[in-house]
Amino acid sequence: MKPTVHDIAKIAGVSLATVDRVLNGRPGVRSVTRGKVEDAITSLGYVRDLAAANLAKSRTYSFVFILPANDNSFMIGLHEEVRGAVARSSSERTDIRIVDVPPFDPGALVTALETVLAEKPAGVAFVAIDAPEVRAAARRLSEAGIPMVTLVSDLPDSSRDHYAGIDNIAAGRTAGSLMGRFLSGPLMDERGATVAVLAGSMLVRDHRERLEGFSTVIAHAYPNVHILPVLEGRDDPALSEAMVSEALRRNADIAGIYSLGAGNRGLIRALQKAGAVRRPLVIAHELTASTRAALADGVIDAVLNQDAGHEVRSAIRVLKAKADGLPVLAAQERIRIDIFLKDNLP
Amino acid sequence: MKPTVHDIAKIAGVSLATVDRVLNGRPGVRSVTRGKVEDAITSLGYVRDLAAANLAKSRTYSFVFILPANDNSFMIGLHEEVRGAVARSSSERTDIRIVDVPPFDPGALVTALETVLAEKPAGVAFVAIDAPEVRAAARRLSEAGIPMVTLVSDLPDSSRDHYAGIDNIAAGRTAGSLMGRFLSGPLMDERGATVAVLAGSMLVRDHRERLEGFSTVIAHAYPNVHILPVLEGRDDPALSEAMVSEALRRNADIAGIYSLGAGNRGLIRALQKAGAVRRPLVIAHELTASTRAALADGVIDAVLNQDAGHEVRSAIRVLKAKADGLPVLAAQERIRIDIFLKDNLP
DNA sequence: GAAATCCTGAGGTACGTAAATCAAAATTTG
DNA sequence: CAAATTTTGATTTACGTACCTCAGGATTTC
Repeated sequence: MKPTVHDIAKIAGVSLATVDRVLNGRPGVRSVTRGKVEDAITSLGYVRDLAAANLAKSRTYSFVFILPANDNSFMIGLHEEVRGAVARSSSERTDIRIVDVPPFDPGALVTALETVLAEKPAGVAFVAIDAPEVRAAARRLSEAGIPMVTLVSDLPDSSRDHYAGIDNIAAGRTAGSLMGRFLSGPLMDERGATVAVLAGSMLVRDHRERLEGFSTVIAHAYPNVHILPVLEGRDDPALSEAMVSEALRRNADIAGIYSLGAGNRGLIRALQKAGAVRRPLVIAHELTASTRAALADGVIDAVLNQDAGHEVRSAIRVLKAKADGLPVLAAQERIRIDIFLKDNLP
Repeated sequence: MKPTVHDIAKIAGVSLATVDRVLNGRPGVRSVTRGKVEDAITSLGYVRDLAAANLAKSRTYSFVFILPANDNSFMIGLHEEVRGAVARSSSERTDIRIVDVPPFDPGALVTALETVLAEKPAGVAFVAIDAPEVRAAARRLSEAGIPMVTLVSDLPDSSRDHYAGIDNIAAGRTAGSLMGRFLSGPLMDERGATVAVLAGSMLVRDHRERLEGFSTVIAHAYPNVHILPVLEGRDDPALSEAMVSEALRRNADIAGIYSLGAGNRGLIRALQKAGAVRRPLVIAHELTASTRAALADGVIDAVLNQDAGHEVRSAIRVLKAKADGLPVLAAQERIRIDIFLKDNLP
């Protein structure tokens, strides 16, 4: 039988009230008495029954998710997953609120964080923008004792408690490795191959990191693959399409394209317009309706994906654990880089 | 505020006892009254507070995991993960027991299932062997109302409630696709390429399915890749090593090896002995200490992996949900095929 | 040594549900 | 219509913890 507070009281020879005072750090206990109680706790191996405690407190974890109001499929999917969590929240003793902020806007994010700080929620998850003022705002939240998880995009070396997202350098390396291997052979002659990279913006950390990983692997392992200057399509379909079309026109020898941002709709349109004759090898990020279709059709060769649902659920689990001062199961919370070929589409 | 049983009683104009009778399907309620209560329940959108209910019942979910006493790294890892779950079980209101059975032995598995049936646990997870007698035993458990999850290896078209494992046909297809793509080029001349397949046993369903997926993709998409007759190493290091060494000796032109079973230690030794001159492209299953090292060293090119920890945790979540008659979040419980290159090793 | 402060015990209520008892009311049966 | 039966209400206890009050004992302070 699991030990309860009553057992502690009996063993320590004190009253229930005193046990309660010790357990919940309330004042009014002499250190000798506190010692007796603590000994009883450890000797019994007592662990507080969280479910009962939460019931008694009639506690609900109030979490805030700050999400950029981006209109690409991935962010829309992320929103959806958070809304799904909101729907399930009543049965999970959570009360999740979504705060939308304009994308790529550090100032707006800081304002949102400040507003959230005033409400003192039980935890905050946000898609970070790597800027000093954001870091400072995060520190203020941390000092206020509010657990904090970065989502999708990290804020390294900051006061955040956890990052629920993929390792973007590893993702870039993986893309580079796949690109190098897939290109070696039919698409590459003795002079090497040319690869184009389509990004959203080099101001965003994840994009920078992916490019960094990609370039490193290509430079070291596939030296005869040549990377063209990065196309920054700002994750905008029309702009991305124009840039890719233009690049394909100007460089007849493009053998591969790495799309590391969210501009895939434009990319796919450009590729379709270019026709079947010019079929470069394409590696993209994020499995959405359009990339999935393109993968099935053979327009895209591989998709690296992060599962937004997993990220959201992981963020919630971690925030709960942090709010309760519990340890986090690292292996469970590591967000993996999914590699999809058309053969393992779920 | 979330509605409680008291609210239902008030709205329906009945007593708490009657609400309890309706909620828990106890007898002694006229259908008119039952109707009033049910109306109140739906109109209030009442959902039973599981935590409170479990507290009141002082309920613990008793689960049994039946695992083969196999000595390969994957099964050892699986055992470890279940033991980890056992360690956490007290705080999760679960009481997990592990039953070891001899591997590849349908009779022993059936006996174990029968024994478990007698104890009437709240749920059972087991690594299935695809045999009629196992199917029959599973049916008896199902008829006794015991939730059942197959782990790692499935028992399709049976009475099991859920399968916590990967789609092995898709895994085989993915391996085939990677093999075909990686081979096309430097390792393949106009006459095509030869590929060897190392399996544990063709009697095991997962191995059959992986081979099926692999062969299908190779046949359709890479017709000039030729697959040698399957080597059945029975997941035994020494035997696997001997078979691979022998195959490499006899077929000087082996360009690729697909290891779809658990005989990787032997495979790696054979490859190391063959030396750096003969470096076939190698794709293996399950990320273990040895495959991880081989991947880092470039002896293995890609590893397909199923995360045992995820499988165990998923099985427990599903068993809990089934025991409570709750729906399962399919997206959360889908076990994914991880693809590891040396660039995305965790 | 009295007054003030600090510690501790005893007891209760609450959280939302389960489960039981017993009496009263309603309904059916003969 | 009375007796037997079924249905319902009222009330209680329990699960394990949190949190509150109040009284009285133990210490400290002046």
